Amino acid sequence: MFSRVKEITRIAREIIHSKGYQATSVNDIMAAANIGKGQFYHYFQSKHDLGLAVVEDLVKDWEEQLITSILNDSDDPVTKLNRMLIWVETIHAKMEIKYGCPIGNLAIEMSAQDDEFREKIEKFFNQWVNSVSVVLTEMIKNDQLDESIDPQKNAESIVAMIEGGILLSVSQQNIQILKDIFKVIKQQYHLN
Amino acid sequence: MFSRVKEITRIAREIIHSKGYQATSVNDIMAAANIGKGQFYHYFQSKHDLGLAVVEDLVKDWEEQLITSILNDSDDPVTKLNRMLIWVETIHAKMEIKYGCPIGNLAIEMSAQDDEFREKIEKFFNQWVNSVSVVLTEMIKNDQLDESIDPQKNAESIVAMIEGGILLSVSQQNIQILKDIFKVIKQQYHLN
Amino acid sequence: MFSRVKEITRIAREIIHSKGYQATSVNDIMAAANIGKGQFYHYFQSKHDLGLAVVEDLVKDWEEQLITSILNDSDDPVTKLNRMLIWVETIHAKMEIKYGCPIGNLAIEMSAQDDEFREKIEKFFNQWVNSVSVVLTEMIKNDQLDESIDPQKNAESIVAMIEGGILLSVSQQNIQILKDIFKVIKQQYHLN
Amino acid sequence: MFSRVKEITRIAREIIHSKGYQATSVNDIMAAANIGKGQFYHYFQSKHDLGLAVVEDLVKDWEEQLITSILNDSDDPVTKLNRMLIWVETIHAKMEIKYGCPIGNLAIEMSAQDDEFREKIEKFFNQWVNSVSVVLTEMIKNDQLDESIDPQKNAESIVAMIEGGILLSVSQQNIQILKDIFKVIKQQYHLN
DNA sequence: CATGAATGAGGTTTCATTCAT
DNA sequence: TATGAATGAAACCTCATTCAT
Repeated sequence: MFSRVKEITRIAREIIHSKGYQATSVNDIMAAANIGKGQFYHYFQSKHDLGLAVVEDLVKDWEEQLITSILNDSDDPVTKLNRMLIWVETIHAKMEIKYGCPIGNLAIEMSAQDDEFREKIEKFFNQWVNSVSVVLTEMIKNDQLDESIDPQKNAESIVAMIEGGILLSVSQQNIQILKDIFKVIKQQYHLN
Repeated sequence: MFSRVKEITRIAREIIHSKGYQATSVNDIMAAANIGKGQFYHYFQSKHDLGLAVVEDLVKDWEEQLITSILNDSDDPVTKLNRMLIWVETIHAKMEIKYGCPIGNLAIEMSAQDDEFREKIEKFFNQWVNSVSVVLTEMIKNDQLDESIDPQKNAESIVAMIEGGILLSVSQQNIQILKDIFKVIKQQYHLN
Repeated sequence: MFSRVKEITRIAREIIHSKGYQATSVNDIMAAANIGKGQFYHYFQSKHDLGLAVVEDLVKDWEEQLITSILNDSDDPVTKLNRMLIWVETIHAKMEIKYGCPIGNLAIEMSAQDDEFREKIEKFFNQWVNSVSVVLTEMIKNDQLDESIDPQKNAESIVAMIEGGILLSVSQQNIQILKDIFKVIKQQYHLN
Repeated sequence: MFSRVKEITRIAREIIHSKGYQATSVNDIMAAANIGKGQFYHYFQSKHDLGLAVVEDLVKDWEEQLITSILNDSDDPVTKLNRMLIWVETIHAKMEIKYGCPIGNLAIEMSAQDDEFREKIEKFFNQWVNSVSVVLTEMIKNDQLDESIDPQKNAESIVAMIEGGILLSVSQQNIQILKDIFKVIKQQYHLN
């Protein structure tokens, strides 16, 4: 089913999510994937190469799951935003918020160190913000939201609240704060 | 004058801010502080020890600058929130948003790996949230804010928006997105 | 041919014998074996790991040479004890008694510090004592030794005399004292 | 009462006994003696210097306690050898045989590495052997021992049995084996 | 495709000793 | 006498990567 490259990328994705990119060693990945040195360097040119593959894989998945399947769907905009919040909460509830947002973490760890990582991450966040912005615009058209609201800036705020909420939840190792913030989002944007 | 320990802590604070804790080597600090190996371990028991000292120093400073001097001040609540936003923006404008929030970064890098780091960081965020919560309560009392607003949850949201906004700005290496978010905060909480 | 692991173990065995375990650095072994840092840690998980491998190798060799080939042989018991003394003397004469007993040294250096070392060493000495005890029992059966002799306690004494004799010889850097003690053993147990 | 030098020497003596000379750091001693770097190097030229002081202190004590007060005493020779065995057993029973013979340990650790240590240790063992030899000669004169016994060689054997017995007891962390050996000594030399 | 031996720079830490005060 | 800052070599170990088979 999966190619070997995909398989290794997936395994690396989990480890990098839990330990960070720099703290993850090629050995960690080899051990988890049950492959030897030669194998690894056969499939990937370098650790950096693998790191980028992980980000791409992550971004591709989330584009499908979040952008395409939820935000760009033909649902009612309110439904779409609610589905987005549920999707985020489900992900983090599953792993008990312990390790935070896989992409947000890499954004912080790598943005200042490596432009290739940064650009891929930036692209994802841009898509996310833009899709939310479109949804907000729909809401305004539908009179579900006041037209004084700037869709772009408010989309940025919503994404920021989610990422910041995850950060705060991680620092408390408790998902409650993220749930609180979702309530505020729902109130502010009339999602109930 | 600074003590030598304080001096090294300050130097390490900058390096850790720009590279992260794990990617910062004791050698980096030695070189920047112009001290030898032995000297470093004369002042600090371990790199971990230094890391904690850096977090403490950071937290102490920000408690003074943000919590005590701004949020717990006797100013009008609207003024206080505005001063908070200016304070945040000034910090990040100075370093061109390149490296993100020194405490938020450590929250993400260290929370899942080390409880000692996590607790110190959690404590700071709790204070920040609580102080904002008190300010929002004042605003409600003053009829500057609708009483349907839950001060605690909205305080969490505001801090999350700031931290998330910094994250997004870092991923774009551009402070504009943080400024956009500040505009939304001002609109939502009537700070103009 | 030796495997590389075996080869390094042998080299380390000599160095550890002459300097002791703690005073032997991984660098010493690397230099003697002509390998790099990484290579050493490719073959051994840690210096401790290598130390245990050295003890095992040593014990295995001596079990074969002393326990199996000499003491558990089908010779006359007197012949076996004499062969044992010759075997011990030969080993120490070869290296001019300079460094003492490789196992006795580690017993003293490591027993109180590390249970893994201690247990392997204890097991060897137990086997040695037990084999000598069996030989003494044979002698009693053959009327070569008075039946008032307790085989176990006298076996312990004989091994103690040998190890203690090596210790005294080392402290004088002169094998004569060990030879003197062997004469006493021969007289006490009628080995002439 | 004690001079400072003596006090530090005593503290170091205990630590070196339990960890060995090489594994004992100057810091360990400073910490245990509650003194600073400067203090230490005021009283001792180097760690080596302290090590020699420890051996001297040890040897001086044991010369008094064992050689002078017991073996060179005017008691009956049988009594003197019995008192010697009791003295040895008492010392090791007190510390549950854990760390072995302070002098025997140093003999093994240092003899091949450092002639200054070696000579001091050799001198002590020589005195011990010679004193026992004199006692055995007395016994022969008193017809308490057969005149075919060579006093010098048998004295060496007795000391070897004691040191070797301690070694075996340490490797089992159990003093029983030393007690067994004492029974054999008593039987062989008619000390009951 | 695959193995794992080899490399060497660099990681954190400890050490004995010296020096300025 | 006494303090503790400073030094730098060397300790154990990990790492990403390359190479021979």
